[in-house]
Amino acid sequence: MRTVEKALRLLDFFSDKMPEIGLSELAKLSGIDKTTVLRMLADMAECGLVEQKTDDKKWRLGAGVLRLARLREATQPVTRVLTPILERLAEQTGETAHASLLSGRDLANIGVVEPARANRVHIEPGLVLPLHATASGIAVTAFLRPEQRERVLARKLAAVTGQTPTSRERLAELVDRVRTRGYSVADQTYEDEVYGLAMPIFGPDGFACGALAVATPASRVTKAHEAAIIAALAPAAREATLGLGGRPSPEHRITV
Amino acid sequence: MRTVEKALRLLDFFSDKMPEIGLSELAKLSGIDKTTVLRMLADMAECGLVEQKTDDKKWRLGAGVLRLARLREATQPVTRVLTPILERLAEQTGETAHASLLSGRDLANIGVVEPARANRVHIEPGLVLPLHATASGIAVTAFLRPEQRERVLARKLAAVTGQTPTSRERLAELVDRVRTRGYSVADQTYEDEVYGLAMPIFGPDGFACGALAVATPASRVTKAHEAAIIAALAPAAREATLGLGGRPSPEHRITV
DNA sequence: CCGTGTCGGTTCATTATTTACACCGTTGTT
DNA sequence: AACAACGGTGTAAATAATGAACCGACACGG
Repeated sequence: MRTVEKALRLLDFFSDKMPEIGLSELAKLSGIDKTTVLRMLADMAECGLVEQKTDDKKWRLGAGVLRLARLREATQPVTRVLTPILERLAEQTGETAHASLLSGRDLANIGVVEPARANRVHIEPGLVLPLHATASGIAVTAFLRPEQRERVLARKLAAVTGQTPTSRERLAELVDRVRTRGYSVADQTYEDEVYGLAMPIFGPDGFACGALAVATPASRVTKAHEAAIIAALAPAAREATLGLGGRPSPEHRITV
Repeated sequence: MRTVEKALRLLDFFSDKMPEIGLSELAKLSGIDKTTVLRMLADMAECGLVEQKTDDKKWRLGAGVLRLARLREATQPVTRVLTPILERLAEQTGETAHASLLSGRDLANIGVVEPARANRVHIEPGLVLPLHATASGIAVTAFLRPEQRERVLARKLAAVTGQTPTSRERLAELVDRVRTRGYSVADQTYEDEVYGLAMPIFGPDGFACGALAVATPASRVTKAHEAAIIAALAPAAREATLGLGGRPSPEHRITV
């Protein structure tokens, strides 16, 4: 279909686990012909988005992404604003805190701070979080513009774990609950044994543009621990919204 | 010509000075038809590379670039390695220090540290530096693989200032001088009143993959100041090379 | 030493995608 | 009220993307 999007989707195959990919490998992964993949990679390399190692000819993300990120940070310092908030959140809760922003049709993880304890949740940097399968995603969906929310509900929902909501009804139910409670709970919907709590970050238009989340091992969850996390999350999310120049939604009220 | 490259080139119109661009404006800037630009932006937005503001419909870089940058830093921590080196360099020389990496056909500025004095050179974050018109660029060109170097020399060279080398002969002369001296000098070749000194950073293959540079107001340049900067630059560049997992080139010797 | 598989990369005819023109509705200005 | 500029949409023509076959290089195994 659209060539540009197909090319850019290739970038999503690079991950923490697989930072370098060979031509044939990427062609197999994406299901696109080798020739096409090569042309796309060459084009993206020309612009610095990817680069090819000289020794084994494998491809990886290029220096251009660093430049673009710096450029965005220069006028929109989200990482700088979010990092101290995440650090405080991780310290207060003793759990892994992370932030993500709407990016295309999904959520892009753009900051993680892990607490100083042995048993903690690890979150891969630069992960893409599906809107329907994570606490952050559902928190964002709940406070999207109605027509956008509708579009998310209408998607076909892939099951990530056994707990992932896959029907429109189930997801709508979760979203509704978040709208009344003000925070989102994901019990092993994205990864087994991981329990997530999240709250939306609002943009200047009063709709969600991202989320702040705390992830804990499911075994450690108690009523009290959850309440403590929510209590820490609420001011942190508010601070994040204001720090990014957003406007809190009047519809967002936390009820425990 | 190639659609993907054309689309990605649109990203280069975003800068520190112009972080948000409207559709028609971008069409005018790029010389591409409105329809096409819109489709390309939509495709890139789908992947998170750009996003559209809801209020004035202008476009800007998206959260996806932050994700990609994080991903690259996770496996290749160049910013983390380079920042302390730049800070030391800026302090030692009292001048603006910056680092850039090969990115496509040009050099991408990925780190700047300005000294704590009033009269200093300001360098825009995320700037793209032409290989032929900057100290960094010529330093890199001088220690590229011979065939790549040849390709750079064969380009048509745009004049940025009155001092920019525009003929192949002039550029080759500058490059040769850098190969014997080990460092590069750019006297107002990119910006008036700015004097640049640079040294290459080497990749694992022993060829240049970037540069470390110090920029000073031309009015402040003296023999002694220049010597002091070179003396600070040499160990810094070596440290950068090693810190990034590179191998210093045996052909790189500094002669003052 | 010769098959065999895989790799990155190239060629070229076919096809489907991109493209540009005109047009629409809205907004803000004169 | 007329006008211009903006973001965005349809459609027909043309250009650019596509994928099968192919090439040389390399590694492995008999």
